[in-house]
Amino acid sequence: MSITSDILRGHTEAIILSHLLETDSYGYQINKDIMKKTDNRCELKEATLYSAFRRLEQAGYIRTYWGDETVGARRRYYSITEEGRRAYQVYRQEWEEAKAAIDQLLK
Amino acid sequence: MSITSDILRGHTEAIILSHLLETDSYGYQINKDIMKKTDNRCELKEATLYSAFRRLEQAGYIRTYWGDETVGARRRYYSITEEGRRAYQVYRQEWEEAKAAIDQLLK
DNA sequence: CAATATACATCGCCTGTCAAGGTATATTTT
DNA sequence: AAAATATACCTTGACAGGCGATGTATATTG
Repeated sequence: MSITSDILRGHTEAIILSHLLETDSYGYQINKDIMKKTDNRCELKEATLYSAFRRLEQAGYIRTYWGDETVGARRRYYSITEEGRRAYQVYRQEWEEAKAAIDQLLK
Repeated sequence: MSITSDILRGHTEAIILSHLLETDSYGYQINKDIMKKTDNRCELKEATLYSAFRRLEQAGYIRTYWGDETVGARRRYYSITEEGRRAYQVYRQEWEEAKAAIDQLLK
């Protein structure tokens, strides 16, 4: 069973930031990695992913640059900023609290 | 810090069903109880709550009846159905899976 | 007697998701 | 060589859930 978008909603940005904490990456790859990490249970649809990138960039949480691929399709890489790292910590904290609260409510 | 509605989204119906598993209740009370259970960290706004009630009723997960208050404002009570109990179990299962997946992604 | 609490309900906006569509390059299959 | 698939990017418009604002009515409290 895969996780509904309504449940994932609100975590999209944190998920992306978390991934960029490890290494710079690009859309297609991030998408694949997220699916792999969760045995295909989580999938961020492309449109969702790209609109999240826009928001994150607008917020100053990520920066973007074009890769220097000589073969294959061009890649737009994303890298997390200092502000992004701080924002991630807040997301993490929020997740811990939300988890506890929902656990409490669904007991 | 209170939990954002985007994180709560997708759990609203499960939270309500969970509450009705304990006892029949009415909107205002359910709202208060949810806040109390989570030290005011989760609040379902009235409009959110009532629209969730509509969906749950439509889905056949809850039934509704008017209380027989002789004093005070009238109360519309909600009670969970057998189908609702089954739906709740599915929500619970989904929550466990989502929790694991998000934990994995935010590691 | 004004304010606050209890209790229900609706309207319309906002925001994140995503189906559908598009572009371009490289590889694999038929 | 042509078709199919995979890699990689992006946009548009519709949809659904949350919720601010607003309205109704009754009871209590200062």
